[in-house]
Amino acid sequence: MAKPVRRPSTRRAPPPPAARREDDADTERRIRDAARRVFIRRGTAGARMQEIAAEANVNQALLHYYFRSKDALALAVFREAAGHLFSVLLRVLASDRPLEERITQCVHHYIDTLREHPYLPGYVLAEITFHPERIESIAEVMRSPQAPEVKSILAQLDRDFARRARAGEMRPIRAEQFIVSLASMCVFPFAARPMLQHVLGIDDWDRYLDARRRELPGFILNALRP
Amino acid sequence: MAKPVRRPSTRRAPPPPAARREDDADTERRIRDAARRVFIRRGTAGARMQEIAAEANVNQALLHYYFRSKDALALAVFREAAGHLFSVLLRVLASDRPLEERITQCVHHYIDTLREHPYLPGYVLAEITFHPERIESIAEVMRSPQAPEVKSILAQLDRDFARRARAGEMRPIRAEQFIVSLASMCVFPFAARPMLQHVLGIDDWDRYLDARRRELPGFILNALRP
DNA sequence: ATCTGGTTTGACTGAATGGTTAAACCATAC
DNA sequence: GTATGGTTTAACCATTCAGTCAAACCAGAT
Repeated sequence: MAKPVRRPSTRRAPPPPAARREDDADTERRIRDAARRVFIRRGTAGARMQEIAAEANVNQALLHYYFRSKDALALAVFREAAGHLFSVLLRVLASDRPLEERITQCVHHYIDTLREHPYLPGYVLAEITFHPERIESIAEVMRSPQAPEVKSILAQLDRDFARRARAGEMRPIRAEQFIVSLASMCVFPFAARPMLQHVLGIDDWDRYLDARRRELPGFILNALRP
Repeated sequence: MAKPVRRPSTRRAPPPPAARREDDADTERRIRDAARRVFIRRGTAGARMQEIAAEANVNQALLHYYFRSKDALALAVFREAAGHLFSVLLRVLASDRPLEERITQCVHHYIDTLREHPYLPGYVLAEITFHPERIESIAEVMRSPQAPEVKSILAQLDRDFARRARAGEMRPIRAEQFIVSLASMCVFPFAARPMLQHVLGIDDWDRYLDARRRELPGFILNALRP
């Protein structure tokens, strides 16, 4: 009836500082990393606890010792991944550089980061689609990076846009529309890569990304002209 | 050793025309439709044959009778879905209307179609990410809608762009970059919807889509100005 | 009425999967 | 050394799942 009490309620009270260290913290990290790789490769539902254990070089029971269940492990990995994906956008957009520079930086940061984690977008989008309830739990992750709260960034950007539009320097546009377009053009190509390559016949993906990185900022800035 | 021969090699030779009809063709379609709904809801790996059978109101063994295996069923569903997602783009882009109109139509068609199938993008992107090998098999689907072969549309568009760029009517851009941007801005928001709504605080998604449908064409056309 | 052959089903199976447990392990504290 | 308590493991378990099979079903042909 009552919860399966096995472990200290929250999970593993911090043992005498001398006790853990290296080995222990290392194990948890190793499991996390292995889980991230496997979840990204197979998807949450397609991943097998055994495969994660093998990839982390530990016994399968250890996964349940550190994380309660597959679902809990999946959630932990998702939070990290989703946070990672969004922090890029927010950190750059919140800076105090001129708009043109922020946009260019945003594109560059996204393409550079995603080049190193090309399957991240596909994984996160799949997770969003099949487990939207997980999103509730990333509020904290969203607040942690020094970014001053999404809402305020958005409002600031909206004011910026409105002011410049009134001054005739810019085409009027809502921040919520612009940000989505910006993120779309940076992130989507990574998630859809195999299909785009196949259908559009893009043989050299690296060159394609180079070109995109070079030309996308100009394209976007041009779209904002009055 | 040899293949499990159970059924007529390819699958069910067309029985005497009188025999099938309605009931039979209907069953296959019913299974397909149920499978599509379940796969889109749970993802390929997360879907259970039993759930599909229940949703189609048939015995689970029938799924294996009509489609050999879960994998084969998943492939059939994916082909349909991916074809559906791409035919929108190609059919409109291949028309002989002026460029401005084609782009506007593209945005409208995409948003209107995806509004009716909001989870399609998430499903297809997940499938692409975790089963890229499935893409090989959609070549035929891609050719069938009267669209005159993707390659030629792309080439045509590239010539168009180049000509107008030389005439100073347009900013030079490669078709392969433009099409990806266009598709990104239309499709991505649907795949990322729950996250976008949550992070950007978009409460009324319908209104948001209305605004996007209205403003995106202008945004894109503006980006193409010289 | 009976036969025929595709269709549909209930019952079953073997393998895989997430999760559990009790014992072994091992660094530190005494 | 020995006791302590967190960590790690091998073995195990109950369940779920894709896939199979033989029998039942049922329309049309004879």
